[in-house]
Amino acid sequence: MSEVRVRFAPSPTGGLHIGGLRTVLYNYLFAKQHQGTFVLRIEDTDQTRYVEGAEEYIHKCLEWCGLQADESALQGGPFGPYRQSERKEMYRQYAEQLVATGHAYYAFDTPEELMKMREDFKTSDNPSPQYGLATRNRMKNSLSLSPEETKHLLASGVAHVIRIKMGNEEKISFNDMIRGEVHFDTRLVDDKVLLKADGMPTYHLAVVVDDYLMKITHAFRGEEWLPSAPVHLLLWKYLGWSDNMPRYAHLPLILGSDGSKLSKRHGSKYGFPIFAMNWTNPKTGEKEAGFAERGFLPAALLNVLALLGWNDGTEQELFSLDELIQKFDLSRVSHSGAVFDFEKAKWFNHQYLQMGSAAALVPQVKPFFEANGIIPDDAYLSTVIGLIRERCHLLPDFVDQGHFFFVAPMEIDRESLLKKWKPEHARFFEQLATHWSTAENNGTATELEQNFEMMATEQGLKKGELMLPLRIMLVGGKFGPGVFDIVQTIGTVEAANRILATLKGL
RNA sequence: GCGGCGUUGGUAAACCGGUUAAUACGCCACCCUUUCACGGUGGAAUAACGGGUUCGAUUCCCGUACGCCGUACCA
Repeated sequence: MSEVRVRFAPSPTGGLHIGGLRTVLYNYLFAKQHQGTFVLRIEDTDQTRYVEGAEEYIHKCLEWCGLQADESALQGGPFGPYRQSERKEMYRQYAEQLVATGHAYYAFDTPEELMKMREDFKTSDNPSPQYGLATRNRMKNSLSLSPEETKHLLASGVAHVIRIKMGNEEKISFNDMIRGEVHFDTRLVDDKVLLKADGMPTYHLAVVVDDYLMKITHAFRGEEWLPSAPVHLLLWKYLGWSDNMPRYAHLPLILGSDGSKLSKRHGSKYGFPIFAMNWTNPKTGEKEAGFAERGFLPAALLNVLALLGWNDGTEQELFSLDELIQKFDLSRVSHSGAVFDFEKAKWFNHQYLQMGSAAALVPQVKPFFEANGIIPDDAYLSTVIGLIRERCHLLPDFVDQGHFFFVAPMEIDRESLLKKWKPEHARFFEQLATHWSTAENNGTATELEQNFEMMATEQGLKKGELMLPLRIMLVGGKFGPGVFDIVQTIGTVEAANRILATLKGL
């Protein structure tokens, strides 16, 4: 029995979206469940698409949500390097080996010639002709050229690629861990480029070689890879590594509200973030919003993602990471794509905001106050959090719901106040303010409330008709926790000041 | 076009041949609360279509339709 080894293999071309994050999660859960190893491999074989900072960004995201890799370019490991660009020299020999065994060939076609071929062979019946069984003999490659010509071209250093020669085995199949048996007709698959003219491997070669060299036992990837699975299957076979081939699991896609695959580009079109963390494209300067900055707790986001495509068959919806590790089961992963529901995600975050102590939330909440120019005291913030957490869904909600605990409201809802206002209220509130302006009169919420009610009765007023005006004077509007909890928290002196200030402006 | 994969309320989904087809989010109403929330109760809302197989299909099989993904010297 061999050790379980899985890998997440992103290309550093942009932000990490929630589809990728979920792939990370499933990898992680599976690895931990089997006491295995989670490898992070950077697939940066396309030098033209390299984006500055993207790799660091990916690490930052994994760190934020606590899904650290066991082996990666950052921390190293026994199977490094973990960046494909640094493994460049390893790939050529395998490509050459495939040529030598007749499973691949050199192709000298220029990009222009390829374009011309696609143009020439294009028909309404076949809008995208392939470089493959039907066309390879009419192209410029070591199959159509004489050995001498090929040798000559190679010797003269003409740019060339190596392509896989798809076989005639017709049917090929494999057992996907999620979908079961999947069949392909190899004659319908094109001769994919394995080694590019710049000497870099394409994804197809690199993924197979590296999965082999890194002893990957289970390969999880998005469903968009299913159509190229036959190429990979054949590569494993042609390279003579069939016995070591990992088990594949093609994950269902996460869809946008329009039902199509989440695009790295149009993040903003959904009206909610699709990236784990804020991402700015260094080339274009375009900014994309992230879940972290939007105010999600990592545990909540992970929970959402875990359930998008998987459930344990019970009605349980809230799972800790440890529980997920224990209960995650690939055979219960659904086969169809799932639309991401931001409202439901907010609900999950709300649930997580209610868990644990208020004090534990302080480090999460504090930065959002600071961003609004409020530097809160930890202990005070903690009691505020306890008072308002149940009406918060996202972290910034704490500022909306709690700013008045720190600063007097800039504006008050006069309309609502006046609606409940009677001339005799003024005298009452003046008296109340005088009473409260002494710190000694502070007390618990219940004490304050009893006292308040007494004063009201003395003046022939009902407590009820005074509550809303008082609230509005203290917080500025019709929202917030119990009025006397607020008074107790901000103190009677501050409350008195706010009453007086409002009275003055009435 | 071809290939692959899908199709249970608006969304996520349970059920793996026999159910009044769960549940959660969202939505609506009511209760609680002289605020806003939380909570509680109730409600509207679903098996794409057509054939089989079967005593019996949402469940199994085959078509059709629709959707998505792929069809690059991108991953």
